[in-house]
Amino acid sequence: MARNNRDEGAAAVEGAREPVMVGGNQGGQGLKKGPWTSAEDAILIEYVKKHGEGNWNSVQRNTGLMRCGKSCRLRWANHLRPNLKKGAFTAEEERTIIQLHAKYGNKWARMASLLPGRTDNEIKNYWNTRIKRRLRANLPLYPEGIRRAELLHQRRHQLLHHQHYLTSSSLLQPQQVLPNPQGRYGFNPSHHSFHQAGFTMPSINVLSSTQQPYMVHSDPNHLNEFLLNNLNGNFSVPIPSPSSFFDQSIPAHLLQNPNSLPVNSLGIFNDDLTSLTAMLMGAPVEDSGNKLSTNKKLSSGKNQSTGPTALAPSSSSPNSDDCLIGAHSNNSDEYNDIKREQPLANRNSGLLDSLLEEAKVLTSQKNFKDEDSSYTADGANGKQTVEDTPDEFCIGPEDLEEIMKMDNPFYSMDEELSSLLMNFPSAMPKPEWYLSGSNNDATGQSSSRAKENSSASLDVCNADDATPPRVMATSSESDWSLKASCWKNMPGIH
DNA sequence: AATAGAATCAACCGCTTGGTC
DNA sequence: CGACCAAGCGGTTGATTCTAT
Repeated sequence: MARNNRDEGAAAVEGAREPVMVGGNQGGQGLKKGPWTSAEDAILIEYVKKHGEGNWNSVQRNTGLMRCGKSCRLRWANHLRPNLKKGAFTAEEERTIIQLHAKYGNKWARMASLLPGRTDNEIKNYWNTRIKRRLRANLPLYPEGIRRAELLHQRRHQLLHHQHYLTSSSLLQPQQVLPNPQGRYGFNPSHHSFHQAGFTMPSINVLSSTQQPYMVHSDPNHLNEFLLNNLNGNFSVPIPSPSSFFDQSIPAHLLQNPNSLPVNSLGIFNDDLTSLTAMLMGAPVEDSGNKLSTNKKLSSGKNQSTGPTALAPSSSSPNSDDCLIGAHSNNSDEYNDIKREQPLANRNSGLLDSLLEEAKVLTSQKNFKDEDSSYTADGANGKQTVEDTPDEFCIGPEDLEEIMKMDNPFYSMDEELSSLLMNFPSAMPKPEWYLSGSNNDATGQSSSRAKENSSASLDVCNADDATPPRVMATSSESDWSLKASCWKNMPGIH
């Protein structure tokens, strides 16, 4: 491996790539740029062992190292700090990266915090290189199940936000939460500026099958309890804007007749929920090329040992993880045109941006009715006709189950807290140089920044006293179709 | 074996954020 | 409140290595 050679042979690097002295400092000496030598590494390591992380600009003053603080911090963070994992990403890590990217976009540092031993730079490089292949191969960024899972999570998140609005926001006037004749407690998005956001802030209607008023609590657990107790297929979450990014997966002709859609309120095709569940539980992901098929046999085919190859369109990669969003095979030319007109490269700037872009594109491409047309709510009398809206999809108990599946630390907990939990000490050996120092130094990195403290202290913990991060796949998930090698099987571009 | 292109990765750069005065 | 500074973050660059021809 190239990187190993480089790591092992700093001297060789020195010869191959001349360090550059740039600018000048107080002493008239320039700061060095370029690859680090092992001697410089030793100096920096020694410094950190003595003084802890942080205060990087003082490294040069105190050690004479001709490196700027930035460079020192980077070198330490990416190469010298203890418990860094070296080598290729495991299949589990790859999957985690994909999941996290679906969740956070290009938030490399955040992703790194959820991948113990990995650096943001590493993850960024990994993603950028692999993702290039996907884009060049005209394949979507995410395995289907992961994206769907993320959309599901986002929906749930939005739902919780709206519960918050319903209960605590002063923006919501009493008359705007009134039971409709069906006993629904409606929220009229037209009364709020953020309904313009369409897909980012979908409105919700909480329906109680018991026709009883129900005070929705903003607490996620309470919400889940509410969902379980009150949803008998009557939970309605209308999607206010047809430009919702979910619609990207919905052929236009089907949108005209939403009742025909095998879709639930989360914008997830019901059949997909099963496969999503299967995916989340570690089962191979069914080829998406058949997702929109009305042929139920195909949907049930996932229970057969039908490999992706059998189901995949001929142009698809034989790799199962190549069954991806956007690969819906469908007879709708209109639909296909839409897909063609959205080059994947345009969706790669970042998750939110890309979604916004998608929404814009879709809005302009589809000649939808006025997006507010489905809402004839009258805040004064509380009447709403959301049940008539074509954008209203109903969620059933089985869908609810999916939501509940999301109710784990990774998906529903406060992100910072879940981050901490997931980073709970993992198994990583300390380098000898680190252990050879004072016993407590390894964990006594007195970072001047609390943020650094939390991650650093977690980083150095031994595995013996902890469970692996939750995001890491269990062995039972090991047969999930995304293998480390799958990226490498991407067709090359010449 | 030679070579070109692709892949990989370390490092840098510019910008943003947060804290302090 | 604004200036300044330290640190962090994400994008980009360029050197090195790998791989296909």
